[in-house]
Amino acid sequence: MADGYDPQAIEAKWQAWWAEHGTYEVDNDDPRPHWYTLCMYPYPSGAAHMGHVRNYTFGDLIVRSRTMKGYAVLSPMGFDSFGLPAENAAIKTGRHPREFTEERIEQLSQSVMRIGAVYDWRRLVTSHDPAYQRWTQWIFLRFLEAGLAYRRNAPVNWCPGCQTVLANEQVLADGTCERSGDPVVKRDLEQWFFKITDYADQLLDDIDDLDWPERVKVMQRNWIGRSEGAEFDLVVTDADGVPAPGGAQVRVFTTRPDTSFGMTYAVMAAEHPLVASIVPADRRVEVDAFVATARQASDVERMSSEGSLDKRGVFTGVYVMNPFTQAPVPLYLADYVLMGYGTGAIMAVPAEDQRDWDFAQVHGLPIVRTIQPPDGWEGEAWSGEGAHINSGWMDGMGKAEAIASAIDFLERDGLGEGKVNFRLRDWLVSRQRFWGCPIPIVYCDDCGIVAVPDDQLPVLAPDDVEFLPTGESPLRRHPGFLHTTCPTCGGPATRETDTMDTFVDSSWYFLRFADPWNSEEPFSLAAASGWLPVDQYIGGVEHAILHLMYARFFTKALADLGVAPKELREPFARLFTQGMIRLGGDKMSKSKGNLVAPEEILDREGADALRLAHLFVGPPQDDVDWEGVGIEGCARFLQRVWRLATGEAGRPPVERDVTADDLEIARATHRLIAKVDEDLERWSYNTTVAAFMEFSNDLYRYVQAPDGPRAETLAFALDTMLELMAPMAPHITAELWQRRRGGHVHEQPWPQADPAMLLVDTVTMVVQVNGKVRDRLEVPSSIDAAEAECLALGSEKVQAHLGDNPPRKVITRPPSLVNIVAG
RNA sequence: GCCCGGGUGGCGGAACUGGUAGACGCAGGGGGCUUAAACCCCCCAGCCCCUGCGGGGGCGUGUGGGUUCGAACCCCACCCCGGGCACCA
Repeated sequence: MADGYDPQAIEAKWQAWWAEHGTYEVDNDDPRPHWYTLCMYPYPSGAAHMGHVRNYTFGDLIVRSRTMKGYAVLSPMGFDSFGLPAENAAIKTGRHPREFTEERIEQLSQSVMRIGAVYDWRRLVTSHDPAYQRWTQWIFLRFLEAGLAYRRNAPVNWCPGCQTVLANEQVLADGTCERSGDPVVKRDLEQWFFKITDYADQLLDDIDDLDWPERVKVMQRNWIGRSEGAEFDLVVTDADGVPAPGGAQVRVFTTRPDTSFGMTYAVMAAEHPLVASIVPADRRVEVDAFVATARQASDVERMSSEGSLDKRGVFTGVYVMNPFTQAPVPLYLADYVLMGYGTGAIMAVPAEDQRDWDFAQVHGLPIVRTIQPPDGWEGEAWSGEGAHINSGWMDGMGKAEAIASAIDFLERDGLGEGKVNFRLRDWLVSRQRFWGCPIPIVYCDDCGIVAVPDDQLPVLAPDDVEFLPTGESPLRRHPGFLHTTCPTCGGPATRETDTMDTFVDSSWYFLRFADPWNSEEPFSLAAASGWLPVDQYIGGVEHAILHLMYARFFTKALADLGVAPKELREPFARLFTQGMIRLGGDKMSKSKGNLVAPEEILDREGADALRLAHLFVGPPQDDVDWEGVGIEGCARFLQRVWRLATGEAGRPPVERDVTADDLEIARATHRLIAKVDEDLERWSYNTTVAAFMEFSNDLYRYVQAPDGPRAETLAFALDTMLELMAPMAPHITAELWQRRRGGHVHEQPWPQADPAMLLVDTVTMVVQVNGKVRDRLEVPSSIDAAEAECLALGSEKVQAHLGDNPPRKVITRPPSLVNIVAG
């Protein structure tokens, strides 16, 4: 008697075999067509959780199936190993973050191997590896040379909880820190920025050609937030329109220059630099008071009033000339105008902008419609289409024509010009943290900002530092690190003590994977050209904006700098974003304490069953609730496969000529090949697993039939099923293949369906009367319309339903359907 | 508020381009195996009604309309759930 299915034994055996034989190691000069599959490299958080399992199950399936289809598949693994949790742990325990991190890398590596996912481990990349830091810093210096990295004093988002600066992206809509939940405050600091805005247009335009989920593309477009309009100067005047001494002007941005005749006031942000110089003495006290409140108001307060904004503001005491009407209008400060967008000042057109309308109501300002609202419009501001009124020469024009005409006017008179604005801001990369890649810069009293020379890279953080919850990086308190000599003049200098945002590390790791051994450059052009762009990138939808945007920016910038291949405009040709794991409706997470540990299932049902369960539970892009996961059903299914393939189920195979039943099994086998091929291509893994289950159910009936199975037919069916299942359930299929055939199932060529075997002789034809199914007839699949109609009308059930009503019309769709329309 | 998704049995889901709604699995029911239980094997199974027990009929994909010979699928309005953005001029 054959021994039973023992997942623990065979999974350990095959995982060891793949590791020892370097089965999924691939060289850059591999002659097979190249294919690069990548799962977003994980933050090393310890043993894998269900989200990891799901991610790597999808990735591994692609690696293995692409390999069987004849590709050289690059499947690397790495770790996003810098970051706050390790440093916070260090502050708590005093353990060095490296020790903490490397322990967790080991744990996560082990659990990834335990689910049977295979990688070219030789190419391992970790962010904190000095070799990797060296090239991250090298890239920073190239950006600096190219003007893509710059330093400026800027109001930054400061999180009191994390004691560090946050990027705009890390501040939630309610003004709190995405990590600690503390309210974020504004502080002025010297910070390093990357000039991602230089690429705003390209980042926007190139989205169109990406094979990415539409929702991710939409999110990226919205984040970039391109808007077209005009920018122009307003001359500061007194109430009578007499220009102020000094000739001050306020520049405003608008997307609706066509409505300028309706500008009845203008607004500047409280932080606007002109506030200091243009406000007359008699308005100073009130204006200063307003500015003080506005500055102190944290984002939390500003956001807290939500829909019903109170439109706080103050009159500056001066006016600006509306160049369209040649009339002075009052200039206000208001907190609904942001210094960070456009010019920090707007022309206000209350009739066509609801926010301006609200403000005008509160402050008793006039409202002049310049667009005729549609008949019956009873709302307030009308921002839609309509003919222009009260607009001088633009009267009667439509929106597009009037915009062009208004810009024309501004440009002709030298007042302003057409202008495109973006919501996207430059990327603040400085972090006051220890556990990150140091910024390779030295400050010299004589030479100023000096780049650390390439041959002195990497700048590494010292190990002997104290981890304290202060506002400063431990690097700043380490004299040996802080004090250095200027590389240019040799005089005394201090190092930059900030480190880079960890998103910098993750913005180019996928390039390093192509050439991780390179010690002369981050990666060679040839290696990058050979593998990039990533053919299939897989990860969580939570990275839809930041990581993907930054990685796209890096790729474009590196290509333009000649570091990456010139033609490499995008890093990830195809992107797949998987759904989240929930438990009973809640997001599954450590903080909620509702984790289902993969280990328990690996110990009990095994990795193949767990992988299959993840694939079977539903569409990969959807969120899954672990309560709906049928691990038992998948384990049971694998048991059945085991018994079928080892001959434990049913009667022994016999030699005989092909019977009708044998032929049907052979056809079902070919249909399975076609179905699996199609489903894998469209990421429909749940239906693929269903097809395997259905097929094994057919085989079970087949081997139990009184005549027994035909040996050749059964062998073909089983071997084919093992080959097709090999990417999804790699261990059991490897073991069964070795027992049945010897050798390795994952080295077999991918099965091909015989088109002739996909044809069927007869099909079930549905007969409807008035659209309701009344009969089902077995008909030859070659039946024509006339025969189908004839058969359908001959059906007794149809006759019964027709009664005395003669058919008025017959719709035929041979061979599947006939619909009889009766009176 | 704006922009995306989505709503199908007790549950997860299937139905690919408008053509048999509910594949496959979980949970459930019946039978077999067993001294017994578990495992395993076979069968049933959307809801409601009728039945002479062969079967027959009606209803049914969030709600209400529409287009069509025919709608889970297309159109309009609405309700609910999830996600993104949010005083961006």
